[in-house]
Amino acid sequence: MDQPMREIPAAARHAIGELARRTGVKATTIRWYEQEGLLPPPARSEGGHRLYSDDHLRRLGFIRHARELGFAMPAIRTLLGLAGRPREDCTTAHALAKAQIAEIDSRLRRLEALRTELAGMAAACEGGPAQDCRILETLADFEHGHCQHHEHETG
Amino acid sequence: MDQPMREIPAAARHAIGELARRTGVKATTIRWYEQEGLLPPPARSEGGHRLYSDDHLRRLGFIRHARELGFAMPAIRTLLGLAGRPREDCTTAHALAKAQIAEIDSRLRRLEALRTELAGMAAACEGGPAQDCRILETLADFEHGHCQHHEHETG
DNA sequence: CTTGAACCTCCAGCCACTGGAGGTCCCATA
DNA sequence: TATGGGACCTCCAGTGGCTGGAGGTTCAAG
Repeated sequence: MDQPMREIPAAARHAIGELARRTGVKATTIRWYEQEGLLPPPARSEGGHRLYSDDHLRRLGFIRHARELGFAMPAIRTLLGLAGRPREDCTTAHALAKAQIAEIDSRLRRLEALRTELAGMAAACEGGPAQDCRILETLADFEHGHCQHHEHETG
Repeated sequence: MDQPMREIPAAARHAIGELARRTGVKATTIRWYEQEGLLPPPARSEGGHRLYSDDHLRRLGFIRHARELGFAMPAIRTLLGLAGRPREDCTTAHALAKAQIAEIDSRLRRLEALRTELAGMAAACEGGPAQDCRILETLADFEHGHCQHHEHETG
C-alpha cells in the first residue's frame, strides 16, 4: 500500500493564476493584497514565481467574501485577525456585521430616494426640445432639496 | 427715483465662499470643477480672487443636483451641454436618466442581497469564542456563492 | 493700519484596485 | 533538446471624485 495520507493538503502549492481562477480574485489584486499585508508573502519557486498554500487559498477566499459583502479593508483586517485567534470572543465580528448592515440600510434608503426622484423626472419628460425638458429643468432647479438631503453618497 | 432695474442679476459677483455656502459644494470642489472644465473660469478681482456670476451659480447648482442623483461626470457633461442647446431634442437626457435608473436598480438589488446575507450571518451568531462564530465561519466558507454573484459592486 | 478670515496655487493623498511596459520563467510539445 | 507562447515577475502610473495641507496673498471690517 502506498501512503498518500502523508501528503497533507495544506502544503499544496498553487500558482497565482490558479488562486485567481479558484477565488475569482485577479492576480494583480492578489499581489496587491500581499503588498498591503492582507495575505502573507508566499513561498517562491527558484525563478521567483509565487507558490501559495491552501492556507493562502482559504485566507484569500475569506477576504473576497468579506469584500463582496461590502466590508472595508480595515474591517477585513480586524475580521482576519479575529479568525486567527479562535479563543477570543466574537463580539467584534458581531459589531462589524451590524455596522455593515446599518451602512447598507442607509445606502438602500438613499438609493430608493434617488430612484423615486429620477423616475419622477423621467416620467415628467415628454420629449421634444431641451428647453422644455423636465429632466433638465429639474436638474437646473438648484435650490431644490438643498437642505433635505445633504448626506452624500453619489449613487 | 433711482433705477435699480439696470443692475441685472446675472452680472452679480459672488466670491467662491458664497457659492459654496449657497450650493453646498465646497470651495475646493468648485475650483476642481473649473479645472475639469465643468464650470467656466470666472472673472477675477485685481488680487486674483474668483468672482462668479449668477450663471455660474445656476450651472453649479445643476452639477450638484446631478451629482446628488448619482450621475457620473461624463453624463453630467452631456447633460450640461444639452441644457445649453435648448432647441436640441432631449432624447439624450431621457436616455441618460433611464440608464441611471437602471444603474440604481441594479445597485438596489445587489445591496438587498448583501443585506439579506449579512442579516442571516449576524442572526446565526450566538456570541462566544471566535472559533464557533457563524459570521467568521460564513466568511471563511470561500467556496460559497462563488458562481452566483460575481457582479462586483463592493457595497 | 491692523487683524484675521477668506482666498490663492500647488501638490499629495484617499480607496481599492487596474493596466501597461518591459522583461523573465515554466512547461508541453516537436 | 530546442522552442514557442502563455504565465509570471517588478515597477509605476492612472482611475473617480474629490479632499486637505502647506505656505503665501488679499480683502473687508474696525
